[in-house]
Amino acid sequence: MPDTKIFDNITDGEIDKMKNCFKAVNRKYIEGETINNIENGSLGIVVSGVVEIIRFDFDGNRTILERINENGIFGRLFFSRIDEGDVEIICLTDCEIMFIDYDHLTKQCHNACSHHSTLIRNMLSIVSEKSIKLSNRVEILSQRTLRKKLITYFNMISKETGKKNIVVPFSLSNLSDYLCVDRSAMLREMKKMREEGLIDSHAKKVTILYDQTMF
Amino acid sequence: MPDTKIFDNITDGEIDKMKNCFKAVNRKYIEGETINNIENGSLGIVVSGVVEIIRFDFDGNRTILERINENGIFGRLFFSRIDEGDVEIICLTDCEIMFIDYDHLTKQCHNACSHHSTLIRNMLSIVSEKSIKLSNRVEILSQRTLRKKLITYFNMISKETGKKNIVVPFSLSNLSDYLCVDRSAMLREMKKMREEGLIDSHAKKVTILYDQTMF
DNA sequence: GTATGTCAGTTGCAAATGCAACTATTTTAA
DNA sequence: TTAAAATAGTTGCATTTGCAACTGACATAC
Repeated sequence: MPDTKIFDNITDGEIDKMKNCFKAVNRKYIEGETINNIENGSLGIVVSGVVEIIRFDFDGNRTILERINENGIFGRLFFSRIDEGDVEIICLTDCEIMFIDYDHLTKQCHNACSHHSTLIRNMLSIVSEKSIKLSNRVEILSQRTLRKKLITYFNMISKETGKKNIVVPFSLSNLSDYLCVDRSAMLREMKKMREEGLIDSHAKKVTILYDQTMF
Repeated sequence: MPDTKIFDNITDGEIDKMKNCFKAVNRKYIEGETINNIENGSLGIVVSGVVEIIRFDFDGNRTILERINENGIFGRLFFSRIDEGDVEIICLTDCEIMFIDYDHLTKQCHNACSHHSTLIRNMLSIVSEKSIKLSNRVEILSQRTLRKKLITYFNMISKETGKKNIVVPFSLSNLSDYLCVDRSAMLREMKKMREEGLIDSHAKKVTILYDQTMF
């Protein structure tokens, strides 16, 4: 399923009218900046760039809850526990984010913008894509062992690109934060897999040698 | 956010027309029955009852990927790995499921049903709710220790009901399949937590004694 | 009433994982 | 170009977790 953009099939003129209608605000951030002060009913749409939703636990663990690419969405709505533990939204690259009021977007528009229904349709598509990504995330985290987490993850990347030699889009240190495991334990497991001939790997470059139909 | 129904704010007469329009089919299942033969583009809506999406691993582990209540949705779209491992959709109670063709639902309707946009709006709401549930699931599974998985889960239930004495809606055996941990290890951890005075528990009845602001 | 099955609970032991503390290599910044 | 920081990689040891094999309670079916 290709990425849907929030304003697909809406003319520029209409876009301006609509942005005004549901109080859209665009903001730019630089690489490394943290996105703060998101209101409860506000929805962030990544116009350009990449952001990560990061949780820092009380005991020092860092967890990458989500990585959100262009056209992805985020908002307090989607991480109920923002108040517990410390959840941060960090820009991995320079970013442009559009914030819109979720209620305005979903509810019937007084001004009866003619393209409002197209917008809702696009939004449905974007949220559906988010659901699929979250389901994939659950699929990985539900694996019982470190090795199976790695294999499930490698398989997903491989499936996307159709290739058996993949480049992990995280540093290995960040990958462990994404898989929610200890970094050294993860590297140890990758070493074992190398020794057993299941994979070949140098840093972020991994080649799948095992039979993918087995997993 | 209250549960939205797919046909909220649409008149009965319209519903019949629309069901025909996007080829909706209702089917009934009895408790324990497995829902099979879901086409790729088909979306299941739980009209009544409760279903679970279960994965059986090659090494015998059972995982409850999702529990879907009334008005929830499921479909191949949402579990990319249905072909790998063995994913089953099981009715926990007698169920009525409406299957609809996802593309028909999202695309512009030739017949220009007047309420089609209301339907899309409802659908957006349903998918958003699913996303929130999946985010919560990630929140639980991303916890590094068994104890923190339990605490995160207990806190969520407690938050929903506003009470500190909760009744887990799973058998403890199924809870371990939901938290993706070993059953005996989970019971051992609950025992420890009881001994440390963090909780009180007898079977599925758990009382939270720890300070919830700590987690 | 007996058998069968599910659920809750327990425990010893083995295996997997986390933690800590390193070294080596590569990148980035001054 | 050198220093500092981030990344990759390794390993010993402690802890957590999984596995297996039990027991006892309760419910359901025969």
